[in-house]
Amino acid sequence: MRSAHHEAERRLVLRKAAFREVAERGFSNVTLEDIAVRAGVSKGVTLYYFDSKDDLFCDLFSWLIDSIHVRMRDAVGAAEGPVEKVRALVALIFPSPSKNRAFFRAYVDFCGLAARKERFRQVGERFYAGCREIDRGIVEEGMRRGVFLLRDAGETASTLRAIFDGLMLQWLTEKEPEACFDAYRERCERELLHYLLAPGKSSAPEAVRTKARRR
Amino acid sequence: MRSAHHEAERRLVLRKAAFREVAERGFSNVTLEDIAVRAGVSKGVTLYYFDSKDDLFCDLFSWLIDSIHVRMRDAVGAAEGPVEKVRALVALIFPSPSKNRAFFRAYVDFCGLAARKERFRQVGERFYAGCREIDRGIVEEGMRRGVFLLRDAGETASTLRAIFDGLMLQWLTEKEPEACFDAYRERCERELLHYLLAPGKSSAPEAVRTKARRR
DNA sequence: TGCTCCTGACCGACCGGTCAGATAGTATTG
DNA sequence: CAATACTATCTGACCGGTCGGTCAGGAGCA
Repeated sequence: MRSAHHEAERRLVLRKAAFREVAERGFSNVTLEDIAVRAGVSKGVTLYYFDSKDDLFCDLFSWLIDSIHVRMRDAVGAAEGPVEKVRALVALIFPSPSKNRAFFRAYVDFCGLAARKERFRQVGERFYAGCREIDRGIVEEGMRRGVFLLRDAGETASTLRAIFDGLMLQWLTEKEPEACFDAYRERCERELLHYLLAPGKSSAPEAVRTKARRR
Repeated sequence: MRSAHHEAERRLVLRKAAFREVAERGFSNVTLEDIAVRAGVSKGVTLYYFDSKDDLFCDLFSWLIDSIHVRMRDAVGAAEGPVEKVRALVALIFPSPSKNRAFFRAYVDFCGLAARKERFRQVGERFYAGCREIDRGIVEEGMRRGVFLLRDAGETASTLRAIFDGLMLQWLTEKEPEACFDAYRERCERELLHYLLAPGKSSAPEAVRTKARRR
């Protein structure tokens, strides 16, 4: 089946083009033509492989969350111990200013859609379900080992994710996001660990800063 | 000056109409005509009192954040002690499912604009600055009294706000937001206090649930 | 010849913004 | 008091431009 592979390829190219466009302009300001040009094809192709603009973007966001779920699982799986897993998550979610801006601009746009269109809402629900599962895994391990304070794991996972998202919203409105990117990442790590760690078990807050990665 | 008062009145009516429309449809899908109809005037009036659609919405968001700042300050000022102040904040931010949905839909839309247009970004910056100031006041009082764990107050305030926003994003993608609204509010209160309270000083986590208000 | 894939002109709908004029309230004049 | 002039406010038809979606046909291949 040559065509199936070709179709998958085509859709992928369109998704990537759509992602870059939506990150820059926002869903409503992106035209099918913008996407086509960015993908190096003609406008007609966009609606040859997708039923509508909504369809294309629904597919895009679906693909985006799947890929981020996979990357989170990989990063968490590769790290040893709950504290390191949290750090791995932070490192993954804060890769670089430009990638962050692109992703979270698209993300905010997506939230606006999810808050109003059932179809997008379902994708958002899946996103949070996946995150909660990953986050809960970390939280439960931390509790089991006595490193994290013992509490409702699902709720804790939810709050953990809220801190990520909430800090990102704040970062997006900073005057000079590039300048304070590292500060936000380190702060995020510090705050998450402060929130999670059982008192006394201090895995030395300073160690957090020491291990902070350069970019 | 009759006209000055009249103008202020008119602009207010338009703002309110715009708010209800943007909460339902989202910035890009609201037309000036929608706003005019909702306000009970003709389309021309919108651009008689505002220079452009962007101008109208910038004004709307400015007005919105000012009024929320005022209400937060009032609520916090009327409450006794840091824990009660946090609770007052939660009660204010979670008034009812319908108000929440309206406000946070508009809010998410606004974040999308703030992330892309300098003019809106500045309004967002002012919003967070005001929040941080209010939040820090509470945090510092809690620390001074030994109720909250001693840490960087600004950072703590920032995380506190992140938890609000992050949980709201999750709530917006819930299948049945009305059904879990109370659960989210109580959870928000519980998680905030867990995050803030110094260990041992337990203002009894159970007391939090006991005091939860019915709606 | 027939098929898949692709192109871009085209269509109809929509929308922000403009503007010529209607309307109504107030001041001025006789 | 009535007639007139002036002004602030309001109206909605209209314009120019845009965009999602359609489609007739072209290109390349079997």
